[in-house]
Amino acid sequence: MKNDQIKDRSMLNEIVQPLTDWYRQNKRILPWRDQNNAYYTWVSEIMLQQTRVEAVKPYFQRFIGELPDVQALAECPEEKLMKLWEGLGYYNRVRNMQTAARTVVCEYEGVLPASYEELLSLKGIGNYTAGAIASIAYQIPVPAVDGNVLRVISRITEDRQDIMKQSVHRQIEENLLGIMPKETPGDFNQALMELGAVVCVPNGSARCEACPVSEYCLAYRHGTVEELPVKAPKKERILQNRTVLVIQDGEKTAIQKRPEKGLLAGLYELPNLLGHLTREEVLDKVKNMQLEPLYIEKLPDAKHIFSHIEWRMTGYLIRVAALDTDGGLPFIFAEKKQSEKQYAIPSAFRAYVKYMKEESGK
DNA sequence: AATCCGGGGCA
DNA sequence: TGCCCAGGATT
Repeated sequence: MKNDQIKDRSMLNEIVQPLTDWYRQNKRILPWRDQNNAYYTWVSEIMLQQTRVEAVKPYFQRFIGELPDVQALAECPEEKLMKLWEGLGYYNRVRNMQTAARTVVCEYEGVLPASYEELLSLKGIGNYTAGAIASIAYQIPVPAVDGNVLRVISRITEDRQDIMKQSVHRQIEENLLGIMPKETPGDFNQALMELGAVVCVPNGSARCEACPVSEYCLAYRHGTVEELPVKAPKKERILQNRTVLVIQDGEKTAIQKRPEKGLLAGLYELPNLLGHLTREEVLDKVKNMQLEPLYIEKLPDAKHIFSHIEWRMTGYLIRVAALDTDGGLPFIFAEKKQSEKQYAIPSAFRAYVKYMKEESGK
């Protein structure tokens, strides 16, 4: 073991008890902390990936209400599952979780395995989540290193290495593994995360005066808290122009299923095309779809920002002649209310979904 | 090791 | 606007 690694470990060893004590006094009341249930821990940890606590709360309650155990999750129809996740983002999280749930039903009799390695082998459960479930639900002394923990540890040890690097992440995991308390690993892991979420926060607002371990923190001692953690600059977002079509046939509006892979995989959307199209180009496209346009109206522009792409959208409202029922079109024609109930449409389309036709006579 | 995958809240 | 969030899979 390297010299500074030994130093880091002995320093981190000092914080275990005071931090755990602090957590027990100050932890937030959260729905998934009500009872010790490995399934609840699992669902909450998956939802909390790259997602704030406040955003997760209502989704968690609804999810476990509809799908109270692993069995129910394993058997849930795809569309219902996506509706339960609609708006949370990173939709593969829930698909992977269902795949894992089926594995758990088949191979573990519906009970999440109480071992770090077996948890890690499940779809959608990586280093962090395996550590979180193992330590919180089963009191197994393994670390759970998320963005909070990386920030907290880099400050306490005043580590100026790039925390985005795998090597740094691995080193922090090893150091924490060496100091995990055998009795209460779950509380200690949650204490690190809670500290990062509530006290040792990013972007120039760390509340060091409220920190239970500031006396052990090198960055605090040296006044370098706001310089840490060090992160590599991120890539620029790609801009994409799109034209969104609100195609109405009497009472109904066309929606379609997105491809099973890639961005917003398998969700539903309003028909849309790459580029900003003119009225004439849109009419051409609509005719090519075997539809007969009767009326067209320009809709306002809108923008949606994903983590790596930015859509700059323009839109058209188009009324078309009633169709023969079969036709072989790629579209589903749905009323707004029905589509909202049945189909998961990502919020990227929010600005145009509101032009879908409401049910008549109301 | 780098890239993809959402959406929202906040300064 | 940019940053960050209880990350993981894929290439």
